[in-house]
Amino acid sequence: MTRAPYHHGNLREALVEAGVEVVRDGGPEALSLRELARRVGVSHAAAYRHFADREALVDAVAERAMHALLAVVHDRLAQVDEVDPVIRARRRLVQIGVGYVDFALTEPGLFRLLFTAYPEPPEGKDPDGEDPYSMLNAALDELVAVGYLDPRDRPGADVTCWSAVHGFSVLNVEGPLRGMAEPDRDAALTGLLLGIDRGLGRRGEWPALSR
Amino acid sequence: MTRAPYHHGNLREALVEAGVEVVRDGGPEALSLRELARRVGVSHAAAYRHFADREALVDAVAERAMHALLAVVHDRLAQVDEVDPVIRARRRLVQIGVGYVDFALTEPGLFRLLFTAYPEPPEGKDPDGEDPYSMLNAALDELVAVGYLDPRDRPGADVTCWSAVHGFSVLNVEGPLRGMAEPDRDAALTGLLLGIDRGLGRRGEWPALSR
DNA sequence: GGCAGAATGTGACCGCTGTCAACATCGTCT
DNA sequence: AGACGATGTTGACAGCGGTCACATTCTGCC
Repeated sequence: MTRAPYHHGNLREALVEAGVEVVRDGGPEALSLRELARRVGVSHAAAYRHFADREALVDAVAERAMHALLAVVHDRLAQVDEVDPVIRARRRLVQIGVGYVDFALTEPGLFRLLFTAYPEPPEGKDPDGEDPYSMLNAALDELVAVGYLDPRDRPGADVTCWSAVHGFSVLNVEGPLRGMAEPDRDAALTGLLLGIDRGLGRRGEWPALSR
Repeated sequence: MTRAPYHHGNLREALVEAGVEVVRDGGPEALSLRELARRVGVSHAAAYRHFADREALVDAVAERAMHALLAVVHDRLAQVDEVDPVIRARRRLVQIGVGYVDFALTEPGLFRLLFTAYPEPPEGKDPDGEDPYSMLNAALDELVAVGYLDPRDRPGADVTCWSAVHGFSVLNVEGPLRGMAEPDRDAALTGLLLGIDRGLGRRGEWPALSR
């Protein structure tokens, strides 16, 4: 029978996975080097063979969280089967927002970690070329291409959209709006997203989106 | 000559003030019970005569931060001297946003503390009747009263506005958008606020705000 | 096959933190 | 005067991140 070997074999990976688990229920503040080492069944100093410091470990876990967020947004985006190019582009933008908020609400711990990993923000640095911010920008470019968004309004539109959706998420996850009843929250989110959609369109030239 | 007396005399107050100072340059994570006791020149356990635990102290400091935010927003609001009722109402809404973001950028430590004081959010619970959220709601009601905002769009408008402005603040203070050049940031904020203004108005019935 | 050296894990230690309990001092009320 | 409650002190504890010297195991080279 094989007793616990001296060398773990895959410690780095195991630590990060444990980290994801811990952050999931407990949030970023529950992420302790020693706690993870304990879970993995290894001495706390062993972690330092794989991470320079706690921060590095947090970053690694944040990267996982980032990919999870990406997956959710990507999935929502793929569900848009509208054919009319204008409606399609608008729907895609809305779905990015829905996915983003959905991730924040269903994985509050991971979401909070994403924006707590302080020194270097994980957002928008994914070398795979695909990250939420790029997807947002692509969606906005598409809106310009199909003629819905005035090119003069294009600069800054990304920040506006991101701010609104991110703010909504934060306020609902860790802010004063948490504890909001789900129907109210859904209604508020719909209002927010349709408000953005309306705010982006050339003034009054387009019919409202039905949701 | 009076040597340091055994009893401080005003410890609670002194601790909170030191707390504000510490959070100002150092953020919420620099807020340590022992550090504050050291600053005030008192033993580390003395704080427990005035605060149940660290959390209580943080809440007290957060309350100060809340009042500071309030003051900034209030000030901005008072600067609107427009007479045309519609323009005035729209300008007032914009100024709430400007003040909110201004506070976040000039006092990032205090701002972050406000939304880090986890268990009980300080926002919207001020018994003085005046808090940023109430002011926002009043401004929106005014927009309805003057006929700019469709009453059917009123529900949810508060959350939308707050989300956008708060999200912008968070992304710029502790998120991926920090380090943005100031002119770009200003432009983005203007775009955001005018976008909100536009999104709220009955479709295409009103001319754009000049800023 | 065997051995040197690199990788990896351990245990002891440091200073920091929040928290608590026992004790000291002071102001105040009877 | 004396007692009592409020306030501050001292010393302890456990948990944290971080570093060190040391132990163990794996790997590549002869």
